[in-house]
Amino acid sequence: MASREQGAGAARGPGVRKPPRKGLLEKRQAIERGARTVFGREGYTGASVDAIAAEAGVSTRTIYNHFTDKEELFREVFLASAASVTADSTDLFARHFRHFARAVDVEADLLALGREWVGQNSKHPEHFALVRQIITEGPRMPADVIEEWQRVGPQAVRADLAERLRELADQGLFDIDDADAAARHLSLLIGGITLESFFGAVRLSAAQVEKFVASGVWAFLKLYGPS
Amino acid sequence: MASREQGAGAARGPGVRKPPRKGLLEKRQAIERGARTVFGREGYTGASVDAIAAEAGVSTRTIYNHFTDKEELFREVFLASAASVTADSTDLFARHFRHFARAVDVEADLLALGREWVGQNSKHPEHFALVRQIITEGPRMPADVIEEWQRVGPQAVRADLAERLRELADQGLFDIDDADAAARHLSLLIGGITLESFFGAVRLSAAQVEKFVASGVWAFLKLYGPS
DNA sequence: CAGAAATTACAACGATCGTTGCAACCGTTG
DNA sequence: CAACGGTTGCAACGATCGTTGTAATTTCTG
Repeated sequence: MASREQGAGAARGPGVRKPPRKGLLEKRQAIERGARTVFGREGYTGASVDAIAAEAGVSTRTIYNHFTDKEELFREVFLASAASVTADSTDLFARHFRHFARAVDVEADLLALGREWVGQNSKHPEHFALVRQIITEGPRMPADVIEEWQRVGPQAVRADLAERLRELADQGLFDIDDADAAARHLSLLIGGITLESFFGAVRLSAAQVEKFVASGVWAFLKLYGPS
Repeated sequence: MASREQGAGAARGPGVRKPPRKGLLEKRQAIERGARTVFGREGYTGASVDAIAAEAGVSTRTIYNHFTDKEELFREVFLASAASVTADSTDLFARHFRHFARAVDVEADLLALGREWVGQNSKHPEHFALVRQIITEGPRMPADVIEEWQRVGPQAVRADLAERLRELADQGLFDIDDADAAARHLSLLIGGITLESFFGAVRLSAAQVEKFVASGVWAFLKLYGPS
């Protein structure tokens, strides 16, 4: 929501609509950027509003002029971050699946895809820190936030992947009945490393990561490789 | 609620001269039980020591007589909980793999195993709430806690599963080269539902769960089924 | 430039929480 | 019985934090 309405009521006179100012919108973006950084570093409860204000180079009071709540701020930042990471993932798919279409070495292409995919975790550390927050607050989080996050985040990524796999299956590159199931399996066999590392709580060596990816690629090929 | 359990010898305190009184041990266990409940319900930061004391039917001060820290209390409770769940899992394996040995219907046996396995998540809600805490605090958690948890928890379960699979492979029931990889894949294809549900943050319908398990069993059989 | 809107620094309130000290209390033990 | 050690309730300290009010100040717009 780009709600630009001033917080405190105190309407002096009849309601007159005025177009939003120009330069002051930068403040909001600065706040969002700072919030993403500090939330990602400290977590939801760990990040104080004052710390966010300092990071954004903004007064604490200004934050409360733009957002009613700490919770609203988190929601805004988190959903935007999820959408950004989704875009990054679909872009990754688009780039790699171009190579698949040439069908020279499917296994090598899958390996390259897998390696970059697992790299996403370290590429967006702030975002996955936010996801960890969601996981922890899980049952205590408003359901609509969870739902929208799933929609713009993991579900979107999965749907995109399924579509790509469907195309390649049509080309005869894979032997896939249920593209959704195949996408889920590929997500598990590659992206499942987040479960292996418990979302970053357990540190994995590069060798372990490589072994995981290679093993996942082998499995996916055995499951859905051309017959 | 007050169960009288004569636990094993106290390996707790560093005190050499510590004739363990009778009543004291009960208090400690009451505290640990209450802590597990409240930590699981409210999370680490969300659970106040006072709330734990109330749940345990104990004075707040008494908690600090038994544990130096809130953190120490959490560590103790969390590791004990992990060990308990591990025992439950290996027991589950033992029961189900007895059926495998008869080799009448491997797929049905795998399905039964999978269904009960995913049920573990709802069977130990407090424990997985604790795991969620670890995930969130991840980088901010002392490394030795993470390591010991991995050792007595997930790694122990995985090792047990690998051993079982190895035995069945020797019987010719499965075609497995790397039992560790096979165990990891089975863990992913079945236990990976925790990733699907983001450790309980996202609610899954019974139909979704069943579909996940069935699809996982199908995949595992295709990967490692007898040739 | 004038006026309005947004920002800022500052202070303060209220709430929560981890932790400790203390004096009274009670059950077990020698 | 008397002593000892664990327990209890209470109070309090210090710290953090979310949030709001206010008055001064900056910044944009007309």
